[in-house]
Amino acid sequence: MHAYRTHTCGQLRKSDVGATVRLSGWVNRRRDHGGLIFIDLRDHYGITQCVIEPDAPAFAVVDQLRSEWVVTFTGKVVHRLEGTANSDLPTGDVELRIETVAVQGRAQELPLPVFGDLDYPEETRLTYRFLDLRRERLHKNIMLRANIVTSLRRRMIEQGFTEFQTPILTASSPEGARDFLVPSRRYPGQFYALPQAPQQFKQLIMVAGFDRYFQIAPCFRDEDGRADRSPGEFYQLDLEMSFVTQDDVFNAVAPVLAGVFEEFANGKKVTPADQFPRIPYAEAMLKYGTDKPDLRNPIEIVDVSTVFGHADVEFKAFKNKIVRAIPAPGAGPQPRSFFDKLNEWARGEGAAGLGYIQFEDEGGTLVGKGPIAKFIPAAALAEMVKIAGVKAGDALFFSADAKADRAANLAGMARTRIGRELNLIPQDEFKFCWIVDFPMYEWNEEEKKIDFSHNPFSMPQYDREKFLSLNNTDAETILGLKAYQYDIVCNGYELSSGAIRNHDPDVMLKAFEIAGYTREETEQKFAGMLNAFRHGAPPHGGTAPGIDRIVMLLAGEENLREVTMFPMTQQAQDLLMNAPSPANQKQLKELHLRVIYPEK
RNA sequence: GGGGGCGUAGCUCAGUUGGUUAGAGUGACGGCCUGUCACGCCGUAGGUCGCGGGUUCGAGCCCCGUCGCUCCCGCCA
Repeated sequence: MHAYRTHTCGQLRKSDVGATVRLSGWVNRRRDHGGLIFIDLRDHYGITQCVIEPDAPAFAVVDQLRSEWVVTFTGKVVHRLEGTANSDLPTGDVELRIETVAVQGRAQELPLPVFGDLDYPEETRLTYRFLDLRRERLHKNIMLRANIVTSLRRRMIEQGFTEFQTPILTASSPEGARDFLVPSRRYPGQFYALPQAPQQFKQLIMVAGFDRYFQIAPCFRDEDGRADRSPGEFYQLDLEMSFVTQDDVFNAVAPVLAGVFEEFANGKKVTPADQFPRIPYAEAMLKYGTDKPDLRNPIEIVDVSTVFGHADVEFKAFKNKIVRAIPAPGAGPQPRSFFDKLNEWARGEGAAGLGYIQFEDEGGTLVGKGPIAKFIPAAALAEMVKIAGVKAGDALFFSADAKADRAANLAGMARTRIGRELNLIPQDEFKFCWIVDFPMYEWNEEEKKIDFSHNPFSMPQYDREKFLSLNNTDAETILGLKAYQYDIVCNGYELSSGAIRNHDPDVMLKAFEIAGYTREETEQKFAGMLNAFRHGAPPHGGTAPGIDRIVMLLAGEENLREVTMFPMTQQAQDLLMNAPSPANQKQLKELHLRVIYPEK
């Protein structure tokens, strides 16, 4: 007989009755009846009830077992007594009658109970992650993650992609997030950088002629955490394809994502792969006030600036402003506090407030109510009703600002909030869309210069010769340029970002020049890539869905830590392994480093 | 870097207007119990109320500072 087990704890059935078996696992729970002890033994596969009576030789040892001790039981599988079967357990028809016991590992009193599904403080959960991972919720999530990754790999390989590894120690690249640096021992004062993404490598793989690449790629960015953004590191399904148009990338990626969602969504509705709406960036900003709209929310924002511009509309606060209206279907009868709360929230966000009109039916005509309704004559009101598509019983909120992006932004946040408050967001759906036609550049107000608004490696949607002859006095043209740059969004989360790449060295130099990099700087920073592009580069493009967020959505979690095996805190510390930690003098010396602590 | 929330027994929490010895459940320990599966019953131990300072006759509670976790803003090509 095997030293530890003949079966797992999820395996025994009626058909095993009579067999002598051996099980190993953790003591999930013990029920001591004095004359009779039940032990629920748990392993990765399940739970089996084990039982012992006082006259058994092993009784004295079993009597001492406590929660989370690791033990091996040997004994006979028996039917449970009439009426004592447990239909909640797959093994619930039988139990193991303990004949011998071996203690493999004792456990101290637990800082975090494994049994039960209460919530515990993050600090405890992270410090004792190995205990938390034993618990059902996390154990299940991590297995889900593994299965999703396996499915993604299979789907990619079936589509003719090949998985390649790329370096972890590489060079820092300009733009983007703060890098993690690794000091070089052999080259004093020089540093490797951990890749923010294998962006340049995957493009080089295309130049090298491998045609279709993918990788479950670790990415490192020294940025602060959020619920949907781990500090430090995360994983992407990184992919790149040669000789493709934007449509080819869409047709390759959508089935993988829709497929994996259908496979793991547990019956929730998923947008079919060939039906992801394509929403231009500008339209998304107008209708949803964000470039990552939650399409489950039926509310669509409209622009009503012109209505408030009419001479007979005397609401001064909205004059000469961009005014966006957010319809709130059915919100009309809500109590005053509903509107006050939203207004308060908007002020908290730095806005002047969130004006509103409630619509009521008065003898067959639609009339506006509320603090600002009296400033709007009937004709203007009717115009607004038509634009916004509201009816009696609805309300309309207003977000106004001199700057369009700020008005859009607040409207977007209000849309989300109103949708939630009014319960307009169905919970049993995954709604995908493509956001396309991102601007190539944006104006950096702080530094008064033109910046890349997204990935600097994207191909501009513009005639090559005209692009090369642009100069910085054409600011308006430049800021109006779109790129072959696209995102995949699902339920309000940005799942993926990608582009058709710029594989033309002259266009690339020009693109960086517009963003303020001299040709020399670009030549130096991207020597490898530019050099490669000068030796026969295929047109190529790709994208990189975030694995962590995909798993989070499919697990129904709202925090990445729930789907990450060993996460860091929001302050980027690993409480289990104690990272980061100081380097010793010898290490520092080898690396030619001296630490200068910040002044307090 | 900034703003909000939280911090009381191993764990989850309660704790009134500032008022005597800070409570409950659970876990731990001991006793009883032969069919439980959140077993039950009895008992015992367990507290730097995150930490430091202040106000007060008196602080878990009020004030100031600080630390930790978290959510958000900044940041995230």
